[in-house]
Amino acid sequence: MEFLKKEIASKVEKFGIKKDLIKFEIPKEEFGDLALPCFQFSKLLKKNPNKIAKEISKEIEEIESIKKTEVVSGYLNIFFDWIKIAKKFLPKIVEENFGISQVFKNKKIMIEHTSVNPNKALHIGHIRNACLGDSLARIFQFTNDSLVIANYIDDTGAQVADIIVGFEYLGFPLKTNKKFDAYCGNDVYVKVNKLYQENPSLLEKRKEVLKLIEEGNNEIAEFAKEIVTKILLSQLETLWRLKIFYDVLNKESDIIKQKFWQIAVEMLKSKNLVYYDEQNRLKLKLSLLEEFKNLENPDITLVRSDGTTLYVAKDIAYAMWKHGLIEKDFNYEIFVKQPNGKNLWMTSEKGVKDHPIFNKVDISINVIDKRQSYEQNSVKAALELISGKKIDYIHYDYEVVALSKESAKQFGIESEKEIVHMSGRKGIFFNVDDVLEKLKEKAKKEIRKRNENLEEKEIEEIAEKIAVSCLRYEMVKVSKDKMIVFDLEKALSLEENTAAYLLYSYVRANSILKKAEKIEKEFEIKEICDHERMLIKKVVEFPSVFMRAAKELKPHLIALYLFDLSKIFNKFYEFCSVLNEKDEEIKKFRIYLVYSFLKILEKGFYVLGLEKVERM
RNA sequence: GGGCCCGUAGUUUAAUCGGAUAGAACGGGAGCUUGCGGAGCUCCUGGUCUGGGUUCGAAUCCCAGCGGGCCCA
Repeated sequence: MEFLKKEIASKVEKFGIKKDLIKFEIPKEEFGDLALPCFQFSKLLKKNPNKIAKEISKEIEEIESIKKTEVVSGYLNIFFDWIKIAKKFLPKIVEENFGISQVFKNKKIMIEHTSVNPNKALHIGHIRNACLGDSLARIFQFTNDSLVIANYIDDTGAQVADIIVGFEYLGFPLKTNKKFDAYCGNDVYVKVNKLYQENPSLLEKRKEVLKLIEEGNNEIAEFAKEIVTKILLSQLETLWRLKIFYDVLNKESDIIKQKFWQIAVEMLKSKNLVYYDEQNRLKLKLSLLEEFKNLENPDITLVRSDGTTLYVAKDIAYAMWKHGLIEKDFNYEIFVKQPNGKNLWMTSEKGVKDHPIFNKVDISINVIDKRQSYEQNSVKAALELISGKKIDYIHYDYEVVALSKESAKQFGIESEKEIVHMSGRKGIFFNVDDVLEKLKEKAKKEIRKRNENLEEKEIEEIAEKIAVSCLRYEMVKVSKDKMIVFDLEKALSLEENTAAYLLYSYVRANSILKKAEKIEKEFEIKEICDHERMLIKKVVEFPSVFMRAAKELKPHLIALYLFDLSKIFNKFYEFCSVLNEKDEEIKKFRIYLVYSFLKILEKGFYVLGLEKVERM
């Protein structure tokens, strides 16, 4: 109800109160629809808050959509006229972009997420990253901001080398019945790591392979490229299943080939921002910055004494590319066409002439888990040192997903602690595909119970949608700063505060609308009940919740909103009959209310990547 | 040794960046169907880690401690 807030605020300003002092709250039901605490004003105007509230209330009551006001212990409580609001705003709220505007005006954003090593299948930890990143991406698609969605592929790392060692030297067959990423990650990678422990001399092999991959132009490098591509496609299959898509895949091998790091280090040297310490390590002078000054070891190592560069060094060079701080660009080619119809580009050695400009962004949102805060802070600081200005390099840090100790038992881990961290190397993780399949089986059972004459194919489709929606919802419904302790048993629940609950209310609403002869936006009603009022109130709240989620990068606010909204709808459904209502005007109104609920739910579903179903 | 994050019912969590009686879900207990789909609805149960400070007012901000997680050296 932003427009109403603005109107009220302008009336309050007449009293000589500055805009930023006027902060509204949404109070509890019985206190009204909007509240204005007047304590702050009392200092300014040297009057008691109640008196001020009284004076303001007289002004405000003249506004059309306001029914009445009350002054209670320093608060001005405002009650809206919900019938007027419903008539006026329900038809607007269903429009595509009502109340939605760009968040970063005239700025280009890059969101980078997922970034899983291409040597294994995605597990539930990776998917938190992808779901958060994709929800953010969808939010900015919805606001029509200028957006590039990237996924970073570390195709030259030790984890890839491990797989190659397995295939080349340890006799693992290339052929498998399993999904290729799962085969490589669950079988080859885990076993190779076990063999390293039994026979440490194998680590020499890995070193060799790693070197060959970095150098390129040899058989091993070519073979690695092939395997990486195969795994990548296999991973993308899972991501696409979850309706997660990208614009461009940036490969580490191309960062190396384009010599981004060499360019970056020259810049750093010329600006006198690096030095060699007594152990001959190249260090970045973060101590020049206020926020690093007082740390124990503020300067961060970029190159070890043996000449190998650290990850953070590559990250800095890569981030410089993102923000257009180095001139050079990658070459690109189209990797594959995605199921959403959009091309997925990929950095490459040669590339094609015509490609979109992916970099030179004003804001980069880098979805990377919290453990990397130190490096990410250093990257941001480095960018600011080099450019001499503030850079909107955002480390979108989120807490990891761990396993409950019960779930960890499946992997033979007996822990005294409540949580067990996942480990790709040790094989302690749940693959996303496996979890989805389990969810799907559960959903299928439930669907069969309720729909006797539904064809198996249809059941399959619906169950897939439920599984995908449930997983995505689980990953974004809690604040990113809280660790998710994953428990397989609990995750398979399909009851309240899961996506199934949201889908169910969608089905109910949809079913009403299918049976209604027509949906009209004109209606004449004299009164509404509490359930109707609460539903109107929640429905029209969508734009402000959405915009807040967008500005604060908090997709979980949308998840919570959708849950609340559905809950209110289910209550309305319980107490207010729509199709059986005798009064024609009330019936028309209720049908339209259900319709606007459905439209808002659809918007929310889109933004969180949840799939709607007609039956379940 | 230095730094970061988290701490809210038995469990998982919310709280519009300092506001009114801390809101949900799960679990536990009791109910609701001649009704648009019961994956639903109603009622009951129970909570801000501890101790100080800041102020009209603190889960929220500051200080100290405790517990959990992580990172750097």
